[in-house]
This record gives sequence, structure tokens and C-alpha cells, in this order.
Amino acid sequence: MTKGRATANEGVLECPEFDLQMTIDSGQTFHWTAQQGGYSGCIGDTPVFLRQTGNVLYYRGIDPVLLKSYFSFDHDLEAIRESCRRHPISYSAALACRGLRIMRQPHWECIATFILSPMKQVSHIRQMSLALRTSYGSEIAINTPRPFPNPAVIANSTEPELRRCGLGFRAKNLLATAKLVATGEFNPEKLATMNTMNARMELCSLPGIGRKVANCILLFAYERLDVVPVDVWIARILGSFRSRKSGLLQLEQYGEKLLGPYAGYVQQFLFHTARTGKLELPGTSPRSNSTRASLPRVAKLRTIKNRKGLAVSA
DNA sequence: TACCAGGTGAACT
DNA sequence: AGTTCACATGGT
Repeated sequence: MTKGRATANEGVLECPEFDLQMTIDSGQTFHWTAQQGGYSGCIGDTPVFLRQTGNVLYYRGIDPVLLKSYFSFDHDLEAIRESCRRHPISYSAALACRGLRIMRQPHWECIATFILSPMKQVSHIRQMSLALRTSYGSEIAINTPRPFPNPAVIANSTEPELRRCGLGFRAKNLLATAKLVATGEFNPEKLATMNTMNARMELCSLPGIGRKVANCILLFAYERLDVVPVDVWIARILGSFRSRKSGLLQLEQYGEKLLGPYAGYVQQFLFHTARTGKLELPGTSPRSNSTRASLPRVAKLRTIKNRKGLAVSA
């Protein structure tokens, strides 16, 4: 109905090389709900509605400057694509992911939701996020989405109550981390000024955060675009590129070298194409929509808490 | 039913 | 230092 034309209270933004749906569905954010041909959610504490038609983004409720920053409109996607041209599989993944941008998410909500991520599918992380926002998020206005709850609000809750949001064993970690942040003992803003290795160590000091989750947070909230989070998908993909099987840390280092200066971005292209069944790997067939991945299995994976001197990317 | 999901941390050899 | 296991929940 309103497709291709702005309604009364909508702002309009040219957005070349941007795919709203792919960006939101790529497993980096879990707080947006598909609605009326667009998405509703919050940017910070501001309720926002977004929809896209072609190269035009229609937005409601938000300063376009913040919007552009949130979705990283300043990232040079062409340069990022070119950075992995020498590696054909990555390059074709990059071409398949035109318009996928790595966002600048608010620090706390990114930390909190990736604490919820271990051993959960993307759709389940969305469910947990929604349950938390519904139960604990403040009501900004009637009939608008609630923002992700502040650390203090979570900190004032209890583990049994958090478990009612379906968090399982993650409830304890979220609660403990929320308390550390609420008291000021841990300051997420401080990490922005630190180098990647030190920021990673700080994150790994939090309960429930190991190397993989820390890397996700560094990539999706702190703009460390060279960092490669190695989850089961990326481990399979990177593992299939080499004959020797290796541990998580080895795969991460291998990935950072192979995928170039924007390795984290390229990792996201590989992750998303694999998860949507579009990635073709040597010796495997792309999965169909209805079946599980046919990607090769990887030996049981162990995680490593970061230690001093273990500089993977300085 | 059994298996898997954007893993982590503690207790084992 | 390397291995093994428990940990909740929801979906196929």
C-alpha cells in the first residue's frame, strides 16, 4: 500500500548497498521484529520502524544520523568485497551478501545477548531477547516496541525469574554480568578505547563469555572488523578449507590470515550464506531449504579463554 | 527418539 | 596441556 512512497511521518533515506532484511537476519542482532512489510525495534531507547524499497530506506522515530551510524553506512562494502577477492569461496559469499552490513550495536545489549547465545540457534536467541524486552524493557509509549532492559533492571531480578524467559543455564551468567555492569565494576564503554587484545581479555573476564562470544561482541559492537568469531558453522567452513584438522584458536588465526583485513566481515558473509544454504564448499552440496546443513563435521571443539600474551590480532 | 544449536567452565587425566 | 562432561531449552 505504502510501498515505494513515504507516509506522513516517515523519513526517507537513500541507501545504496544496503539490505535491511539480510543485515537484520544475519545473526548479529536479535532485537528486531518483522512487521507490516518492515521491521520494528529500538535503536538505543528509541522505538523505530524501518522498511526498505529498492535503494530507499523509510524510517520512523529516529534521527537519520543515528540510523546511519547504527547500520554502518560509512563502511566501504566494495573495498571489503575486494579484500577477499583472491579467495574464490569468500568472494562469491561476499557477492551473495551485497548490502549486508556489520552494525554498530550498543555495547550493553550486544554483550547481554551474546551471553545468551551459547548452544542456541539464532531463532531461539531472538525468542530470549523478546522475552527479556517484554518482561523487563521499559514502556516508552503504548504500542511501541520496548528497548532492551538496562543492566540495573536485570541486576535487580533473580535467576529463577530470568529463567522464566527461557534462558536456562545462561540466566546465572546474565545476572552476574548485569550486576558487574550496574555497579560500575565493569565498564563496557571503556573497552572502546582499548586495543582488541586487551578488550577481549576484559570481556573474557565476564561470566559466560569465552573467546567466541567475546569476538562476536568485538565485531558487532566495537567495530573490530578483523576479528573472526569461530562457532560451529565457521569451524566447519574453515576446517573444510584445510586438510589438517585443528583447534578453535588455530582456525581463528587461520581465518584471520585467509580472510584478510576485514576478516570479520568476510566471516559474516560465509556464516550467512552457509546458514541460508547458499554456500558451496568443495566436496559438499549446498543444503536445501528444508534439510539440515550438509557441511562436514568437525572434531569436538574446545574453547579457550584468552590469556596474556596470546595475541591473535593486536 | 536422538540430535543439534553463533560455547563455557570445571574437573578430569 | 589436552580431554571430557554438565549445563537448559526448543525445534526437527
